[in-house]
Amino acid sequence: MSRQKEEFKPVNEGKVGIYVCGVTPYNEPHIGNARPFVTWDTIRRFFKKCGYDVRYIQNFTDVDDKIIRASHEQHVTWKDIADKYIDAYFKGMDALNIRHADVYPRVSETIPEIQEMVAGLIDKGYAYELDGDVYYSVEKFNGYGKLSGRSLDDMMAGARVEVDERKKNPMDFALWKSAKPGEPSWDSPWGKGRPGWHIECSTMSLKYLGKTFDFHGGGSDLIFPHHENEIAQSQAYLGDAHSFARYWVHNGFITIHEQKMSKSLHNFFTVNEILEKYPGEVVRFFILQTHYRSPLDFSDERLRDAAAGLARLKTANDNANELLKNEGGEGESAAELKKTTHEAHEKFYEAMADDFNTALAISYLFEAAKNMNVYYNDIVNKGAALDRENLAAAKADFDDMAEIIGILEDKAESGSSDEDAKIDALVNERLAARKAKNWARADEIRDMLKAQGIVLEDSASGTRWKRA
RNA sequence: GGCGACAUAGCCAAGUGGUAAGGCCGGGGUCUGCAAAACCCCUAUUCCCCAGUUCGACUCUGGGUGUCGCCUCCA
Repeated sequence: MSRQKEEFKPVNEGKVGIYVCGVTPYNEPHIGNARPFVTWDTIRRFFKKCGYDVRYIQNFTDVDDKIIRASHEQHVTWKDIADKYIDAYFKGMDALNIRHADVYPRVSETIPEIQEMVAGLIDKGYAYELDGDVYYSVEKFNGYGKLSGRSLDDMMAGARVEVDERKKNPMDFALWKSAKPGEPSWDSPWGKGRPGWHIECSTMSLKYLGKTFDFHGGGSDLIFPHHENEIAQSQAYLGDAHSFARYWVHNGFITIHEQKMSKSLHNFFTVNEILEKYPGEVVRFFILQTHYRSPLDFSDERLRDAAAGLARLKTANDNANELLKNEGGEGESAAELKKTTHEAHEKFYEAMADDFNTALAISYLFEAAKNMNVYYNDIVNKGAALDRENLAAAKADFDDMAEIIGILEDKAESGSSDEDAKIDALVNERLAARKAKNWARADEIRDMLKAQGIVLEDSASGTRWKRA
């Protein structure tokens, strides 16, 4: 609220309440929409690791002009549209390894509470009715503009919106809209109608998180007017200037050629489109390599760069897992590895604690990966016995960091075991050929597998393969 | 027009009043039958420009330039 970084003090000791503005499901989510959800999923994982009891709420605005328009165009109900794109939302977000919220409230399921709040605002004199519409009177709320750093006078000076002359102030916004034919509507004290855009978040956060909660998030484009209006509604309704969200986290935009990706500019890639070309893990990693507040320019080239970096982390992960399959013994000590990895782990947590600096945090993941690789080479090349206990400790720290970033989680490998068996057979045949120094045959097999997207890696302890 | 953010190597990107993390790409090397992977070394005397504050600024202040965003639906 101060528009600066602040130290975090939870409303309730040991607990964190988070409300993030979700999507309006009227078409496919694009990668820019997904950024806040990746960010918040990571923040949420971090708080959990720090021992907080996290409650995460994310709404679906399923009653909205754009949904209604889409339903008319496609000759289906508004509910069909909402359900369809909520499914699309989950499909994309699941691929990005985003854990589900504790509750996904929908506007259509929160109508009574919304009406209660609207009525309360009228009672308190903050809102007025006009022919079945209800407007919020911004002049009545003297903190208006605090979040976005602008005053009503500034806004008046710069106003370039057509004004509904009936409103008391041009900036007044709708809490309740009277129904037009063919629109979803609910009975209310002001006649048939539906909620305005901002009221649902005020109502839902109150319903699921209480009067005051810790974090509120969303894209920067929601700061004004959406979040400004939420504050006005909630604080006026509760009669408490300290209620509602304590800390605000707003994501920078994802851009294309330095231009904001947006549905109205039609310069977007949907999440599901991108997932056809890159694994969700890569997309997630790409997003987290930049601080959440900074703009992030999207391009194939940058996604490829991210993929290359992630591949190195993956190799380190695989290397360590491979070693850990073996028995321990008297050998190359991993005490130093355990120590440096633990230090990296601590710095990782410090970085996350300082405004969720995932970009800095990831650098420590690379540091840990490098150290594990050095140890791996020592063991594999020298054939020394393994200090399993210390390696396992280092790997546990590494895994902990990777889990917060949300990458390298073991998933069932794609590809049938049948196919795997064939590959194994070829690899073994090649191994025999190499023993016999039949390099021609060995290389032939390697090339053949490469054509199938299988990459071989030889080491002193054998050959392993992976899908490129 | 009003309000605001940002400007760091070939690309991406952290960062601090005391002398520039990390990633990608590129070059050289170690290992390897050759590869691949991994590791090692090299790659910004410098952080948009100009003034100022300071023992000292990329980091603070003022001015300029540029880019982007919000003010209308938008994550």
